[in-house]
Amino acid sequence: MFALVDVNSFYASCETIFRPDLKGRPVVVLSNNDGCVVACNAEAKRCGVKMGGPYFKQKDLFRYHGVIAFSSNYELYADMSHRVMTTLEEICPRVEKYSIDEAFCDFSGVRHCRNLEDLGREICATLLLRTHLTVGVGVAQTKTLAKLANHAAKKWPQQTGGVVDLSNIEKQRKLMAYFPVSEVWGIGRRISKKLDAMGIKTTLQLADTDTRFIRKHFSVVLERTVRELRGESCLGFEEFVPTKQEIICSRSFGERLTEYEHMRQAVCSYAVRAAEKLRAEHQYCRHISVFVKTSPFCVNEPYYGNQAMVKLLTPTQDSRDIISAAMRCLCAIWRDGHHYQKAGVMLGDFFSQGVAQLNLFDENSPRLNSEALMQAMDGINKKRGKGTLYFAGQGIQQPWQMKREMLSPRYTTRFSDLLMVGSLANMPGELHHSKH
DNA sequence: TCTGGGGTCCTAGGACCC
DNA sequence: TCTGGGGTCCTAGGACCC
Repeated sequence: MFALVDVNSFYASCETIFRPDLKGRPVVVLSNNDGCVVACNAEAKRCGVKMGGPYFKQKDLFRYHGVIAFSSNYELYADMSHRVMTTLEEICPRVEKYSIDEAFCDFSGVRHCRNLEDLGREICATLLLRTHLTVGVGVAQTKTLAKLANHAAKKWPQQTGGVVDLSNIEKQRKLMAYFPVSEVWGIGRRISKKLDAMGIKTTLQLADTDTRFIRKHFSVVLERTVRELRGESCLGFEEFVPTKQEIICSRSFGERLTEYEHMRQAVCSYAVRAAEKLRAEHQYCRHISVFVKTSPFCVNEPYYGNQAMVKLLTPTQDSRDIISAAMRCLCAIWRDGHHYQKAGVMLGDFFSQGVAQLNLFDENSPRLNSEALMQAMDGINKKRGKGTLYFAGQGIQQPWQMKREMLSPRYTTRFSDLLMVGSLANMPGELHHSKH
């Protein structure tokens, strides 16, 4: 038995917790560069704010309804997420963090000692008390059904109190007959369209479709979804985070780039960040690739996007190797005359520490004391703050940096920002136990 | 003027092997 | 003139998730 716990409008809620003056007002959170709306509270949804829609297209609507917009404040959301997850771990023996605001809890065996719905309500109440966040809880025999139950809990918060136990088969079929296939976890735009054309419209119809038919016309992924909807668990509990297979660092620029020097700085910075993430995972990589692209929305200019990859003979974790490989890639794909909108660095083909085999023909023998140097760099940047020590290639002015014009203070993670808040009385009780 | 970032998994097709 | 069968590995692209 699985329970899916999901925070309601997570980013927007994180912002409003610390601003009691915003109670009852529509609030949204924007993506990087203040590009798209990525979260909105219930009030904002009622105003007709379009999730995922670009901010600039909705500015008039925002002005009309008095919608408050925030830039993404990832330090704050990560810290609040941590509080939610640790609270869940206190209540449930096994927790799988699925995303920043969601977790699967292992509810198997619970039914022998207590009511599933009661435990769900206890989770809601405890999280509200500790973090001032409201959550939805969905319980069922499989992850996909638990997701569906959670979906129902959010759709009817009044009637359900935010908790839906979907372990009963009749109840499952009733709910599945109501939801269209597009609402099912794992079914996106393309597949729901194709299913619709085949006459499979409700989730119940999908659950009753022959798996051989699904396998023939789709993939094993959808077959698993169908089986899960029938109560056959195909997606197991993943308590321990698997090691990453690739690392990406990419960003849109605050303004379009035309100068090679600026692009070099940006790509160099992304390479450095990607290398830091790689070392945090205790991995070495052999593939380094870079992509650049112009805006796909610009109608006056031809679109240009390209990608290049370098394969090292010997895996590395050294920022210097990764920067130099990234620069070689960039050199191969840069074309003068474009207005670049975005670039990124990708790392892949990972090896664990000590596993990597040196290559007989590699002319670049491993750098002396590379690990120690990287450790020292990471240590200084951790202790003194990000960017204390950086590579000259990253540039100093960094005119390509992204826009974050409506950023809230880092209420829970920065002492200087805490002082800016002024009144600590505004903070929910449990938050006083912040590490600072 | 202004359209996010970071991942995973699967499949098809090509290159190559014996 | 006739040109198999069975397999692996890699990559690009598509689909999905939050």
